[in-house]
Amino acid sequence: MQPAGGEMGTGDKENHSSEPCRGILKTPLKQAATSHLVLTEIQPDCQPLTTPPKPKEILPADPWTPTSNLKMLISAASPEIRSREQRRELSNNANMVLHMKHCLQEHLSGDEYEKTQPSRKEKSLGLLCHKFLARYPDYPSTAENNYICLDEVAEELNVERRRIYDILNVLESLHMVSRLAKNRYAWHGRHNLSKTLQALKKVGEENKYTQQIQMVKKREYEHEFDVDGERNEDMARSFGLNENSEISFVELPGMEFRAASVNSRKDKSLRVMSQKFVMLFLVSTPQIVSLEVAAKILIGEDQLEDLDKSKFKTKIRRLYDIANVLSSLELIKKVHVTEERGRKPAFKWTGPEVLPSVQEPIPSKQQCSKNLFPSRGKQNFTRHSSLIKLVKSIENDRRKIQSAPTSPVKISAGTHQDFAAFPSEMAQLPAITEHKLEEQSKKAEEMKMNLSGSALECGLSLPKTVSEPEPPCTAAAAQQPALTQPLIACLPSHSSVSPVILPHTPSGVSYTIYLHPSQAHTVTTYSPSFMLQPLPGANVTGIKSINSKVLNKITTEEGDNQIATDDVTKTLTTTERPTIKSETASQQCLKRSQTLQESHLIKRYRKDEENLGTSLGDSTKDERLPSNSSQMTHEMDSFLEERQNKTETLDQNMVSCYDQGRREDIPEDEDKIKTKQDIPVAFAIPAPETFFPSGYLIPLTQCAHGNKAGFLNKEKAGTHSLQHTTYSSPIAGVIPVTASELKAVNIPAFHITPLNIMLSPTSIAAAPVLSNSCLSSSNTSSAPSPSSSVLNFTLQHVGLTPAGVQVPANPVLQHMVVPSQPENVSHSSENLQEGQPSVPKEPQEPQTVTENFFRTPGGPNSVSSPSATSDGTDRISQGTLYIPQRKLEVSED
DNA sequence: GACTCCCGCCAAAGC
DNA sequence: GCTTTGGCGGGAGTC
Repeated sequence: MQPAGGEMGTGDKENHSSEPCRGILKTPLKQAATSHLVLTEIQPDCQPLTTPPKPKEILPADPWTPTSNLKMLISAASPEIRSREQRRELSNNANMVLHMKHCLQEHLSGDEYEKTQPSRKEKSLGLLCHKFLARYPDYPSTAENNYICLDEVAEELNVERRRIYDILNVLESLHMVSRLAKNRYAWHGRHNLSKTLQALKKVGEENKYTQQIQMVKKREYEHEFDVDGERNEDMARSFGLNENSEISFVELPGMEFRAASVNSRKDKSLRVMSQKFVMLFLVSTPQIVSLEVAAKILIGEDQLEDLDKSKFKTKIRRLYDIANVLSSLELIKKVHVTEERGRKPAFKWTGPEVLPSVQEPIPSKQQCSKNLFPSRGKQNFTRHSSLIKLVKSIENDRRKIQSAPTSPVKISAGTHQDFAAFPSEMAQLPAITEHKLEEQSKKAEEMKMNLSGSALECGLSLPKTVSEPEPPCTAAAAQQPALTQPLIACLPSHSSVSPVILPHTPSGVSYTIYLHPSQAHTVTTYSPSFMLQPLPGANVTGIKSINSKVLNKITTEEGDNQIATDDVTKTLTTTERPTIKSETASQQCLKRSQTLQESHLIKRYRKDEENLGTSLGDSTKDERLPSNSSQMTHEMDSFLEERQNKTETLDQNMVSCYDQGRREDIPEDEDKIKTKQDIPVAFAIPAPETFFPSGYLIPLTQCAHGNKAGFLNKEKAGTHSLQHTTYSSPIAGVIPVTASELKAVNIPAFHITPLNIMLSPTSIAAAPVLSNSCLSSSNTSSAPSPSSSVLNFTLQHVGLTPAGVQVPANPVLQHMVVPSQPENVSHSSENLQEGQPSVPKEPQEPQTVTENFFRTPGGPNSVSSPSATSDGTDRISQGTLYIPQRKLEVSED
């Protein structure tokens, strides 16, 4: 047991393998010898030892007193009471245990004592974590003293400090605790958990974890993944694992790590591993991750040369450690996945469903970057050079912000030592931008007043954004990107192209109208494989890096999954690189085109403005949209007529496309699962010479949390005054349109299925004629706006929406289309599921889960989103991967 | 024999 | 130079 070299260790370290009291700490030993006695005095109810119960019988959460029922009732009535009770009981219990143990040591010896020791299982990290968690309330009040003294905890729980570190590291990864100082942590409970999970999910999506999982599984399935083979290296390289190694610890505002030590070894730290592990769950569907896959992915992210068995085993060990803690938190549950190759340990996510949030923005990439380049402390770790540029850019913007009149004084490093709740400079950014927004808001109000009689009549309203917090596309916004997806529009003050943020469907999937003028020029023939890039709003990786060429490849090379994937991943992983570098010719072309459009837009806007006799701020100017609704309506009408035939062809092509990509081994139930799920499609109608900010719709995430998109915007802001980057989103759906279709009209984004073309309520805002209605979204009005009526009429007229389906002009207020045929309307996974009783609910254990990690959707009769879950679009977006279908039997232990 | 994961060595970082 | 932190892997316990 004792390692050969561990005879003495570091002298003062654990050397108790032969001692009876091996659990007693070394460092606090001097206290340990007396502390329990002292505590015993404090706890008079700690009875002298008569019949010492086994420690295993004293579970903190279990009532063991005659009044336990009463206590339970009381605690059920009040979580606070429960927490206090738990802590008190635990404390008493721990003290009792200490005391008993001490007595045992005195009275027993050798084997006798060993027999009284808890079994290995009873000393598990999971159980220890349970005890630990029982000490603290899930939702501590700030008034409470929520400090954790490491020594005390270790002592009271009768474990080595080392084990406490394991727990704390995992809890830290979830921001349930934060380190304050040496030996001192702060307990935050689950207050930050949802935010953290959202952030993790976002980062996981950004880093294409889903794809990595698919790739690993695919390789596994093909028996091509041998632990130490060259293929692994190739594989890892092929999907950019190395690039993704730059994923660092995901922080929350105000929760940044204070100690440099935290950053020093973080690349392999349990924290980061834990976060990555959680990410895997959050991006997976089903949310079951096998240890093997997780380990391989995590190894892949470290160093390719580490892909050996020992590393693998070590990783597995660590994953067990993490999993034990996560299990104690009831975030995951151990299961076994049985497939052809045998029964494999896996874990199933049992934590809260993590949906894209509409709450405050949570920085992701910036937070990571910040962590990579802490403002203080040693930076004795190296990172990819591309990140250096990226972070420099961030720092530049940060400086700009801080030098702004409204910028807060930079917090000194010392202040960062304070309690985690103290706002960091990052955390203050919302306040900065909020201030700016207030000004914009006033202007917007003013403008709205002025426009109320005309613009609204024309179906125009101002983007909702104006009155909302932080448009992340500003420089400040880029500093404070949101992982969440607030219902705000991105209003880059520098851009006349309003990147309208669409409200999200409950599934959290937002869509981008993907307008790529360069593509419009170059893609003159319809390519079915080019048509669909489902756009999970959360997934913003590669926004700035992927180009049309890659997009094309992604979708056209379905026949060659590997190649396509390689390209995708390689490209996607370049998102860490500076934007400018990753700009493609097509993007530059787009920029020019866009600038031209914007120029037109501004001119046109100013003309309108003059007519209206209003004076608007720059920022709001740019948000304006043409008010010539009649012209637009006409144009739209004609366009839609023209488009109708096209759409029919499109549907057929889509079916064909998916059928092409489909392979054998698809389970019978697949169609059940997949049917009636609409494929979210961002529908792009290039309008090269229009005055409209055509379809540059940025999914909220891209804009709001300002990941790559935010950076890109920010970066481009310096050189390009009028633009944004949505067009370059790799996940934006693209339906190429020929030049003949280049109308001065925008078409809203659609959800398109082979059988139905669904008009996403969220995408209605994509239509410029409607997008301004966002502005008034705060003023709830259920009456359909004129634009809505026009659109509904038009769409129904051309058969794009079923009769009776009302498309709200204000997507924020009217999330849902009111369908007369609910099954045809794709809003969210939940709704889909509701409308699909045939979709099997998660079966009881043991369960058989179709491992539909990714499959080319659709079958002979079904071409639809493969997912009934919120991340279903993810899988579509990763549609270049094809995993042969397998049946997995998932059994929970 | 495989799986699980405790245990503690020992090095890095902090003080 | 001591202490704290935590990566790491041996190997014990369990299935």
